[in-house]
Amino acid sequence: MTEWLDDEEMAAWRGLVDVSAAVMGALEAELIAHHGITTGDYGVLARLSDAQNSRMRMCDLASALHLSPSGLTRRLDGLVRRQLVDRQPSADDRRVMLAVLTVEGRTFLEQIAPLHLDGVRRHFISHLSRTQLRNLSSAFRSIERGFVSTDRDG
Amino acid sequence: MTEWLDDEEMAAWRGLVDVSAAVMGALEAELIAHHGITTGDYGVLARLSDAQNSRMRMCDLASALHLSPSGLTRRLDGLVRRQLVDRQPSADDRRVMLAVLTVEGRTFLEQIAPLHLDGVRRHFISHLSRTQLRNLSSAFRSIERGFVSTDRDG
DNA sequence: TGGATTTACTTGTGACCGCAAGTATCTCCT
DNA sequence: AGGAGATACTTGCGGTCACAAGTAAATCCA
Repeated sequence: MTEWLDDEEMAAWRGLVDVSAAVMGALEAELIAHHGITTGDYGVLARLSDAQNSRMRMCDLASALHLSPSGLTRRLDGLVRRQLVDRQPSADDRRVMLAVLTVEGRTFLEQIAPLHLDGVRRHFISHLSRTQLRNLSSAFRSIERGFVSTDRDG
Repeated sequence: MTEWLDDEEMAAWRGLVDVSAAVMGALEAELIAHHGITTGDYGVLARLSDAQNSRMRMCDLASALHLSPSGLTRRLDGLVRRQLVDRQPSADDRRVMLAVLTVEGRTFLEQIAPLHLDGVRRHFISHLSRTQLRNLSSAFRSIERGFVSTDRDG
């Protein structure tokens, strides 16, 4: 059916797997150690802070974070308990719950975001030249573009 | 402390996160749908088949797979129950358990490996030119090299 | 030699996540 | 209008994982 992967292909594939695991793992560990928050929770806060009015529909937030609906519900439970996020029913659509960043949530995020970004730099960006950075983005864009069209079958 | 990420940096970073999630997710889904096996289990079988005598010490296998010792113990439980892997105490060091690929395990792996590789091609490699592939590998190598030296502190 | 330390693995426990099912609401179609 | 189906969220449940503690064995060292 298919031939094996050659050296360059295998290096790229293993690189993706190992690098993403290593970088994400390091960021997760730092975030927990320094601020007692997981990257999952951080991701919620960061997304909400980028959103219009610091609020998003649960379903949009879930898909933005690669999370299942139930996963997001429970993740939000923790953030709500810590008063970093608020739940608000939507006026437009009463099925919808909005996740809203609280003032405390925004303050907290603003405190930790610089350290997180610093981690992204230290573990990822700082090891790449400008050219490598551009090449990487372009390669990722190619893959993402290919992904939507190859979603079912290829 | 740190300035924000510029567009190229952000594109590379989000690309890594999104592409690895999307590709791994697609491979996981295909492997489960077509062969009823998770990528975690597949990874164990694949590693063992590459190893000398189709066997590895638990601790080496765990670190190769980015898995904690307890995680590997339980993952192996399932594979042993399905007769794909065997546990053997090491003669050299009686603390050590060896995970050994069984004949059934090898047969099974040989059946599914082509499909898995096909998935890697379809979702990842096929979207990249040779040049992009080389650039990607080189970028990943840079990051991995930087990682060992920046392991603690930077 | 023999006790202290390190290493390898397993088990107890708790966190997280996805799927499936349940409820509420909206939308579409006749 | 109103019923069928789609959509949004939550809850029950099972699977997976990591951390901590426990056990066994090897290594170090005085």
